Amino acid sequence: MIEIYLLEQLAAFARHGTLLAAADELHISQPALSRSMKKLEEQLGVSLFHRENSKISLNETGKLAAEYAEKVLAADRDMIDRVLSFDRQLRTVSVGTCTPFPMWEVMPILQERMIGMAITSEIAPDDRLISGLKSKLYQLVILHQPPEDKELFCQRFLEERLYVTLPQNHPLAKRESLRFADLAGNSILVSGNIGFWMELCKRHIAPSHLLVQNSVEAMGELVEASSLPFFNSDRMMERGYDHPERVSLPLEDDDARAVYYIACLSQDKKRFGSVFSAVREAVLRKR
Amino acid sequence: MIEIYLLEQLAAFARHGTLLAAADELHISQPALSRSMKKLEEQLGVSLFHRENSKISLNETGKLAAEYAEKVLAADRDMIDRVLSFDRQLRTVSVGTCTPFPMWEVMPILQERMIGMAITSEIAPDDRLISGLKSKLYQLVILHQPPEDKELFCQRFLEERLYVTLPQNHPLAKRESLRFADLAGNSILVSGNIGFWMELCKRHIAPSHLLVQNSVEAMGELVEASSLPFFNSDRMMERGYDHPERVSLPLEDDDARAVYYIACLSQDKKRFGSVFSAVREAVLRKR
DNA sequence: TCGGATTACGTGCACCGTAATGATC
DNA sequence: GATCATTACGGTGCACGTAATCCGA
Repeated sequence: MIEIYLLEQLAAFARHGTLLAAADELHISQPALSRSMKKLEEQLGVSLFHRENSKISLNETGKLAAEYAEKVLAADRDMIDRVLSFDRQLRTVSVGTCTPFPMWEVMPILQERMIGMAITSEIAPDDRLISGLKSKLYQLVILHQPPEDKELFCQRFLEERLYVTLPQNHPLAKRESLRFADLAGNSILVSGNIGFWMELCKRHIAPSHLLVQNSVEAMGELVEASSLPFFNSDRMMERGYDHPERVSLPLEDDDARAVYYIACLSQDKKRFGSVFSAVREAVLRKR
Repeated sequence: MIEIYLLEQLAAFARHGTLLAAADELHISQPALSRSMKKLEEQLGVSLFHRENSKISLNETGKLAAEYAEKVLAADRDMIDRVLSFDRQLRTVSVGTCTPFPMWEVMPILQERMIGMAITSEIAPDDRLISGLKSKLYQLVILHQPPEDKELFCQRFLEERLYVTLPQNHPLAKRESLRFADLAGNSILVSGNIGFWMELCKRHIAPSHLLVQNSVEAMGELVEASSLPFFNSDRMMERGYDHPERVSLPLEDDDARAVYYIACLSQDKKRFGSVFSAVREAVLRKR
């Protein structure tokens, strides 16, 4: 069998056309490369080069060999990539969530209970979360509908309620609470990347009045600089996104209230047992 | 990059399940293999084995690695195969011929003019010969029809005429010559592997009367032991397949006479120049 | 006690770099 | 003389084998 380092050297020579340039790239001396190419020919038992005094170049066989050398090298690199990524997957908990807030609660729990594991999270719609769980793209998902699938283990998590934050002098600021319908005709700011909430907002607010801000900085500046109302939530406000100089009113519509569920594959229930019990405690603390 | 010898060792371990058995197959010692597997894990930076005292086995990552190792090894072997076979092709003149006789003339010419080259020959129908020439399966072909293709260089070669050899007491033995029609009702022997002649014989002789002998020995024995007529040719007889105690009569039908043509790709004309001139001389000598 | 893995240790080969040589422009 | 390949020579790392050790059936 031909060793990889010989094929790497052949491939480098094929790219550069001279032993000197290839040796330079490979960080070895020309003599070393010259010997390697001889060795390669010897091991294959065929001639790969035209040699005329101080000029060397690939012959037809050599060109073919270089072509196939690339394939072997690609296979070798592919093996390394696949093994490394598989191994990393084993050391990673991937969490899919329908909206960011529950992740804020889950992240510290995972960091504490899944020691040594990397944790990644991603926002996606509920259906993508469930299919991702089954295809093992995610090991845990946070939904806003309890799944009916028997292959999944599911546990109720926290609740969240949508608010609207308004300047104190806004016509609606005197109210106790609001409904989406009350907002008609008002432009209103909303953060991008809020998962399923975005779909909900789009259902209730006309597109021309819904000012989506994908950058957190832009959102912050607009809130400060303008007197526009913006969407908020009880959980956001808990986390410091309250604005004492403004008025925050809860939305009374049913679908402005979400209950979150955390789920895994039934086969992983044991693995995440301590996570689920920590989640239960967190729910009790919030009451 | 991971070297091939490490992947071979991993693959051998994956096949055998113990270091001892794998080391045995690889003709190395267990310690050497044990160290190699450690080295492999170290180079990849991941764990590939469950180790419990005097028991070692692949973990999930290891199984995946072994699977991909096989692919790399296959790519490596494939490279060697392709290069070797390409190289051998460069050192081989493949001749395709429509029937064996012309090859007898061409073979000594090629052996003399294409020094150091291996020579292979194969019998095939004219259309396959021409497509084989274009696909470089053959470098030279011998046809019995001059091709009209401009990409081919073609030169007239020898002629051959079909004969029938009969016992002296055969009813037809008194004739000066024959036509296929005269043979009606007679069983007649014919060698297999005579290329296009076989198609011709089948056109003129009823299947039940055409006794095809694929083995040269069987043909020889049947000729000796029976008084059956058999197909022969002027060129065969020149070569010692004459039977002095029997009568050989030429067939007068037009298609019992063949003119051979030798052809190559136009781009190869120079390469085979000396072969074509030797062929011209051979034709002149035969007149 | 045996099968099987690992550790310890010494050795030789194979690959490497430096220097010199050869060859062409 | 500059560029580039090859030959010569000496050094060293590393993969190997042998021997010893460890561990479980």
